[in-house]
Amino acid sequence: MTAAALKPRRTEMHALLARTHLCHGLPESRIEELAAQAAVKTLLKGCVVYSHEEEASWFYLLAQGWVKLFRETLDGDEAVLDILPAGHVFGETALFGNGRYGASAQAVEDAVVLVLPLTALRRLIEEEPRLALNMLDSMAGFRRQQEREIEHRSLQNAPQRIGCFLLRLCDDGGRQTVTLHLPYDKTLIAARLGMKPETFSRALARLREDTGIVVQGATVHIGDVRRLADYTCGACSSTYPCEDKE
Amino acid sequence: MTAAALKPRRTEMHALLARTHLCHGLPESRIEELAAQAAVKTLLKGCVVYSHEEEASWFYLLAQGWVKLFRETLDGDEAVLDILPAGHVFGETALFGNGRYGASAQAVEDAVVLVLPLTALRRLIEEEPRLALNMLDSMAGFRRQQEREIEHRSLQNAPQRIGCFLLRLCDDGGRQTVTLHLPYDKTLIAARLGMKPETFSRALARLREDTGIVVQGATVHIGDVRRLADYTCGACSSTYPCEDKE
DNA sequence: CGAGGGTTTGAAGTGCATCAAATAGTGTGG
DNA sequence: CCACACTATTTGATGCACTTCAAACCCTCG
Repeated sequence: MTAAALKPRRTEMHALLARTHLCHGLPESRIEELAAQAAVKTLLKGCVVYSHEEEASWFYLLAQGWVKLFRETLDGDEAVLDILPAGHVFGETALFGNGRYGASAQAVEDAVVLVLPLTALRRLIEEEPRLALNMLDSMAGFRRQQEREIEHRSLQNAPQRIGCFLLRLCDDGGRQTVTLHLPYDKTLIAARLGMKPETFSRALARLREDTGIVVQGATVHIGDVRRLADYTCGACSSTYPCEDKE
Repeated sequence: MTAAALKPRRTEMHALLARTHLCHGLPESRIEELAAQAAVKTLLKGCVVYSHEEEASWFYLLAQGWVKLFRETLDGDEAVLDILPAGHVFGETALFGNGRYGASAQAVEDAVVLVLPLTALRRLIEEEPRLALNMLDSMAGFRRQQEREIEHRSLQNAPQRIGCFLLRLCDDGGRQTVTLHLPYDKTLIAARLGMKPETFSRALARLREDTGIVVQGATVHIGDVRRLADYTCGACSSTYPCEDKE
């Protein structure tokens, strides 16, 4: 499934690492040290990076593409926990607890990742207090995001969940009007929001009627962001613009 | 709402702190240091410890009783994130991110807490690497638990969620037969599981029929743990006995 | 052009919520 | 120890939201 590793280019990897929250404020030499142990891997669409409960040895930095985090039940259902954009570090949580991955990770389209040994991370945490703080900070961020996630799945209905998803996509200025592209399949968005594709389709139609947004394939034009926010955020504890996501 | 602070007894507080995961492996002197800054507070049932988005100055160790973590929407709905038993530390996550609490906390019955300054925790984290590691460890545990929570709310139906809740209550030996007491109100359990009291009642009745458990008020007798697990855990990614909760 | 996946639409079913009312349980004051 | 007030829990009837199953449509790509 996994394509051959490309010849790593040290400076590129260094640059990627330096941009992560994890490495923020770390001495160059430390980042260099990590980069030296990194391998670049190209993942084809559908490729499973690791599986839930698998013994963990590596963690990853997503350089390109999208990766889905999910869990599968015995019955064969699947719960999508999150879909990560480029720049995200994942799998690092396995360093704690029982040393196994807490979910499965799969490329939802062709992707490029940096593969890094967890042992290197462990050493760095112990030697570089700054890194431990960074990690605490990002873990806290994850925790907040998950709290939001639980709230959303409990209290928002399908059209609101979609609206919320759209609003998070236009998180830039305070513009009245935004045109954006859905980042991936509608089917995948549906899964990300915990609903079936059919429900997504109908809920989006509903949202169109109720908030005046215009949908053309993967292009969404929001004429009145405020109106969408009013419709959406009533069932949520935070109002638009919501706190920045991790 | 809050009852008067009791005269703090240093040794008791020390003992409570020492038992937490947070302080595990910490030098006695450090624990002593924390204990010196702690205050004991009695909370009456219903008392709000802190509110979501409130500027955070304190974190807490629950010595007695139960505390509910929740978020409220503009519409007045509430999502219960968790209900903490005695021994738990809470509010400490506010040390990271924007310095505000990520949820509201409320005593669901009369409770006793240790109140501790977040500044003390911050200093300790910076000076005592072991504490940073403990915190990372417990944060990672929370993250896992929340992942499970998201999965449960997405994939389990009402009777299964209740079954899962019961199974987590009898997590001791591998006994065939268990009799247990519900730790708090059925209404509260319902909220904790993301359902209405009426639904809880009906779902419990359903569970009784389907798995042969016997319910007498707050007493639940599980004749065949295996049978309950079979019924419940099909819609979950982990089978009984599930991983220990944080 | 045709195959195949993504998306939409329709019809019917299921599960949980809601509203309303009955019942059980608990603590209080007499 | 009883009656009352109040809350927790159960039960019934009904509605809405999401799912399921099925089929049509649409779009892209070989």
